[in-house]
Amino acid sequence: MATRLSDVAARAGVSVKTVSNVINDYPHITARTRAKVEAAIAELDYTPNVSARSLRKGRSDFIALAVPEMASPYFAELGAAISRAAKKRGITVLIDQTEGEAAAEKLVLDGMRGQLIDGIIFSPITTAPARITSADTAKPLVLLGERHPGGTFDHVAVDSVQASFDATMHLVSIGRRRIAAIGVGGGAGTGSVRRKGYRKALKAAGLALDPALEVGGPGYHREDGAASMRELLALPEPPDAVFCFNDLMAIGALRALTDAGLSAPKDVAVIGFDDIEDGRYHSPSLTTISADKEWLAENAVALLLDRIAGTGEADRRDLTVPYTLTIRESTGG
Amino acid sequence: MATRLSDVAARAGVSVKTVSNVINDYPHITARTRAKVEAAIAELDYTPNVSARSLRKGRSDFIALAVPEMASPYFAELGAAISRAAKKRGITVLIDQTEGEAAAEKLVLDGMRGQLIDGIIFSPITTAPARITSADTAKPLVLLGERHPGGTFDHVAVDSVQASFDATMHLVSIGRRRIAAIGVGGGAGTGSVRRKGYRKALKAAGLALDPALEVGGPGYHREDGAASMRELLALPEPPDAVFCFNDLMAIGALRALTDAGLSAPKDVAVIGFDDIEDGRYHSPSLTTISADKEWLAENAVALLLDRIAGTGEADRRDLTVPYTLTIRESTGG
DNA sequence: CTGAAAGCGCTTACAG
DNA sequence: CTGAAAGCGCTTACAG
Repeated sequence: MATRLSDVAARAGVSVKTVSNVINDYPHITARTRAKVEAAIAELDYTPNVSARSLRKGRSDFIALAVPEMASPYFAELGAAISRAAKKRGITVLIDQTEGEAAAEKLVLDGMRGQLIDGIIFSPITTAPARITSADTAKPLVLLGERHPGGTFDHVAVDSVQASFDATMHLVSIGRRRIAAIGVGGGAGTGSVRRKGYRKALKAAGLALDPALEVGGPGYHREDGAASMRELLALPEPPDAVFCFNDLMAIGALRALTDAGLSAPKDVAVIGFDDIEDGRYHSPSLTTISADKEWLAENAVALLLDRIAGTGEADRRDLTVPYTLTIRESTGG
Repeated sequence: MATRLSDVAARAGVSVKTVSNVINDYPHITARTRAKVEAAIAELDYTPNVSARSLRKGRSDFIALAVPEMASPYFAELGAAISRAAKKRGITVLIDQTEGEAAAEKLVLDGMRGQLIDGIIFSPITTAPARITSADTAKPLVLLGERHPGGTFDHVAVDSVQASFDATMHLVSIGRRRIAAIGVGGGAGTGSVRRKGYRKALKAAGLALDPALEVGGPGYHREDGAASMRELLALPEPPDAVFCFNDLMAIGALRALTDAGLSAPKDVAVIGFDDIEDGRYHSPSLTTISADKEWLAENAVALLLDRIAGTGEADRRDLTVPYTLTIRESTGG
C-alpha cells in the first residue's frame, strides 16, 4: 500500500526515472534493467498511484459514460459493451446515472468529477443535443443518440429515420393497414425523429396519417408502453399493428395485449427498437430494429480517445451505426 | 479549467486555507467570509481537482462495485440502487465488470485501480467467498451474495436457504409433487446453498429427492434455463413444477415451455429468484423471491463507509436482506 | 542511458 | 480566524 515508486527504485538499484520509464514503456531501456525493475515491482507488489499520476500528467485514463439509467436494459447492455471496449485500451469507464435530470446532465457537461475524467460519452435525455455546444464543456465529448443538425460534437447514432421507416414498412409488408406509433413524445428528440420515419413510411405506402394513432411519451418504460397500448385498444377503431420506439415499451405493449385477451401478431402486430436481450425470450418473441451495440461501443470509445489524444480530425464526426431488422414472432416471423 | 484554489483565494481576498475551509465545511468561518468565497467560486466556476485532493488526503470518495456482468438485469438494478445510495452520501461508484474471470476478481481483491478507490463492494462468482481473507486486500471490502461461514469480511445477503425453502414450499402448497430445481451447479456457492433450501422443503413435505430433477449450472442466463427446462421435459417423468435459482433462468424456462407447446402454471409451475423488473411483464408473469434491493444497497454502502471511516464495529458483520415471496401467474397466482 | 529537482493542486500541521 | 510552507506520489524537463 505504502509502496512508492522510490521504493521500487531503491530495491532495483536504479533511479525513479528509470522505474517510471519501465512502467510507461519508454524506449532506451536495456532488457536487463527492465527485468530488474519488473522483478522489484513484483516483489514489492507495487501499483502506481493513479491520483498522483493523474495530477501530474493531467490525464487519468478514466472516461465517463453518462446515461439516463443504467438499470434500463438498453443502457445496461450498452454500458457493458463500452466498458469492454475501453478496457481493451487500458481505459476505465465511470458510469454516471443522470436519471434524466437536467441538473445532473448539466453537471456532466460542466466536466464533472473534478477534472478526473479525460472525456465523456453522453446519452442525453433532457438536454436537447442541439443546445449542447462546446462552450458548455471543457472535456472532449461524444454524443450518443439522435443526431441533430447544427450540433458541435462528435456523434455516434443509428439513422433513426431510416430505421423507423424500415420498421414501419415491415408492418405494411405483412399486410397491416392501421399502424400506430408508441413513443412519439419521447425525450431528447427520439420521439420526433422516429415519428418522421414512421410517417414517411405511411406516406410511401399510401396510408393516411391518423393523429389518434400517435401516442406515448415522454416515459419510455414498460409501463408506458402498456398504458399506450391500452389507450390504443380503447379507440373506436384500434390499430392492427404498432411500432414501439423502443423494446421496453414494446414489451409493455405485448403485456397489455395479453391482458386484454388479445395476441400478437394475430390481433395486433408489434415491433420494437433496440434489440434488448429480453425481447428474444418473450412470448411472442419481439421483432425489432437491431443496432450493432458492439460497433457503437467500439467507435464511440475510439472517437473519444482520438479527441483526448488530440489526433482526431478537425471536423466534427458523425458515425452511423449499422442496424438490421430482426423479424421474430410478434410480427409473425 | 485551470482555475485553482489559489485563484479563488486571490479573487476573494483570503488565504487558500480559508477557501479550503469553506469547501470542506470546516467551522470558524464567518458568514461574511463564506459568502465572499462562495461568490468567488461561482464567478470563476471553480471545481476542486479530485486527483490532488485524493493524493493529499488519501481518500477519494470513490468506491468500486465489482459484479460479474453489469448487463445482467439483477446486477444492473443492483448497480443502479448502489449508485443512488452512494450518491446520497457524496460517494461515486465505479462499476467493474469481472465477467466472472478469476484474474479480474483477483485484481479486485488486490485493491485495483491504483489506490484511487476507498473500498469495494464485491459480488464474487469465481472466487469462493470462503477463500477470500483480509490478507488479500488492502481496502475495506463488503461481500454480496451467499454467506459463508468462516469468511472474514462484512457480508450482506439474503438468507438463501430459507428463501429457497419458502419458494419450494409454495410449489408444494399449490399441489405440486414432482418439483425440479434449475441451477444447482451455480457459481460461488449459490447453487449449493439454494439446493439446500430446496431439499429441506421436499423433505418437510414428505417428497422424495430425485437426482434427475436437479439440473443446471454453472451458467445462470436465460439460455441456460431454457436448456435445463428442455432437459427436464425430455425426462420419462417430467416435473410438474420448477424452482429456478434466478429469474433469468426462469424466463428461459418459460420460453422453453412455450416452445414445447406447454404452459405455466398448467403443465409446469415456475418460480424464480431475484424479482427482476422484466419478470412482471412476461406472459405468464413470474412468481419469484423478491429481495429488497434498496435495502441491500443502502446497507452495503453504509457498512462500507463505516469501515472506511474506521467507525465500523470491530467484528465482522452479517446483514440479512429482507425478502418476500411474490406470487404471480407462473404459479397460478 | 541515469540522477536531482521542480511542480501538478490540493490539505494540514504550525505559527501567528 | 489567517498565512506561509511542507508534502501526498508521480512525471518530466534539465544536466550529465
